Amino acid sequence: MNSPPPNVLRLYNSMSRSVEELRPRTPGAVTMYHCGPTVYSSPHIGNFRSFLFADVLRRFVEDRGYRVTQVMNVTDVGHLTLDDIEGGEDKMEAASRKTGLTAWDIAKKYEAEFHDCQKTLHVRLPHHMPRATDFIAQMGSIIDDLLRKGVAYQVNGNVYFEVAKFPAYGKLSGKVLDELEAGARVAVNDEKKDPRDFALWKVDAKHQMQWDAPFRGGARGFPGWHIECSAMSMHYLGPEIDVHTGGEDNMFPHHECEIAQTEAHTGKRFVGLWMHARHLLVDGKKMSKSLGNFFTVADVLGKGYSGLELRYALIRVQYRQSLNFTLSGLDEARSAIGRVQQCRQRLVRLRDGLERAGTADMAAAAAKADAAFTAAMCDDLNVSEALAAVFEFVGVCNRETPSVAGARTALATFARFEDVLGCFGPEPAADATNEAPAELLALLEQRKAAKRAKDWALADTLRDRIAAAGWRIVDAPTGARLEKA
RNA sequence: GGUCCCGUAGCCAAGUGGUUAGGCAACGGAUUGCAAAUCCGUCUACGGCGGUUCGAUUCCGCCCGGGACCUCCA
Repeated sequence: MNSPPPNVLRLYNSMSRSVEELRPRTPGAVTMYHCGPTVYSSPHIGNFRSFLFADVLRRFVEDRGYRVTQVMNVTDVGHLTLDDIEGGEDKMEAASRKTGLTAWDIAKKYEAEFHDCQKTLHVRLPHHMPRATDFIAQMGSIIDDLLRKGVAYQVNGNVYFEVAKFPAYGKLSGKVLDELEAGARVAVNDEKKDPRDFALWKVDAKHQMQWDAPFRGGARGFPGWHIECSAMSMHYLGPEIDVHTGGEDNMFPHHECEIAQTEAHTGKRFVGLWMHARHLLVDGKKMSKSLGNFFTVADVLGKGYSGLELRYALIRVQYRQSLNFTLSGLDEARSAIGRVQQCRQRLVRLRDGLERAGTADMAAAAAKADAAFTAAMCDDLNVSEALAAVFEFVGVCNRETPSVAGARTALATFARFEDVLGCFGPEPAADATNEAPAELLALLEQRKAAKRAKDWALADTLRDRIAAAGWRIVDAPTGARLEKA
């Protein structure tokens, strides 16, 4: 058995069910579309497992030298709930009813919250983040075309895609039409020719969000769930894109429907590589409000953890493995990040002449760490193994006394790891002492005096007071300095 | 019922037909006035039962346990 080359990016394609080399349609450039948030509630950590996976993918593809164009939609039209089929309301409408805000206000509010979370979690923003409601016209022209081609039909103003006209339906998810339990979880809809036909356009007078039909011969209503992604993807990236990602639950029916309507419309292969993130578990169970293990991003921040720590905890396991999220996992993340940053800070001190440099040029160790990191990430984004390479390098750096140039080399290596994973933070300052509040600096001086006088009790008291303020004293051979704890 | 994934040391989590992750925690030592940080060392595992093999945690079968999807869901 020959192993694949270590520096070729290989990703798991849900469509072929195998790991494939990334081969963009245009050499040197990669187009990516990500199914984004539905903005009717606060984003939770499960959502961000998926979005952070997309972010790490984008960062590593860029690291490999590709020019990436990334699109992530914002679904601000409500999705139908189960009982919607029988005349209930969708999620956006339900949120509206509960809060007294309009559906539009709800969407705006949670979209803003989503963007805040992206920032907090150090996400490199996608190039385009279009809203579904801004693409009604584009959805309309696709619906128009599908009606004209006879693969969609209209009943009482509702437009359905006729799945039977698209034989490849089910290929992505592996669902064989006959095996699907018709009506198992959805009330049978007599309008549909086939239970699996899905809505492209819906008519419901009770719905707050309404548009005049953007296609010929239609009635006032709102778009179905799937059509927005086809419209926005096509608008920004063309009829054929390289990579499309989403959570595992999107595979069926959402992506299956996207493929059907898009390919029926364009006659071309929609997506080269389908990628799906596994859902995370919380304390070993599926996250759900009824189990009390449901965390929004804000919940985690409210417990005193940083966005960086949450990011680390959410990306440290490869996207295709189920990740078990726990609060102690966040503590581990904090310690692990600290270990890396501590190491980087010493390197900065060596580089900047604040500590006596040694002779190690670090070149071989850095090259080895770089190669191991690259190989791990190329292997379908094996972040766990990539992190192992990072920490192995930390150990080497701590053991050696690098030269000034060696420190520079090592820092460049860490900068690259940070560029790809984004979970360690920026390069630390050599000495944060001067950034500390004046009163802490005064305490530090007092402690120095106490130590000179060998008044250990006073010295320890002062150290405790500084610690209580969130800083810690580092007694280095060159003198004491302050660091943020 | 159908389709699929997983079970690795105290915890999290890679990986492999025979040498060997990594992180966190714990313990011992070096260092330190005492700490913190750092270094050295200790703890060395692959759910169970069979099979294939010179050799299996790694391949095959069965069983047990956990989880996911089957039109709300990242």
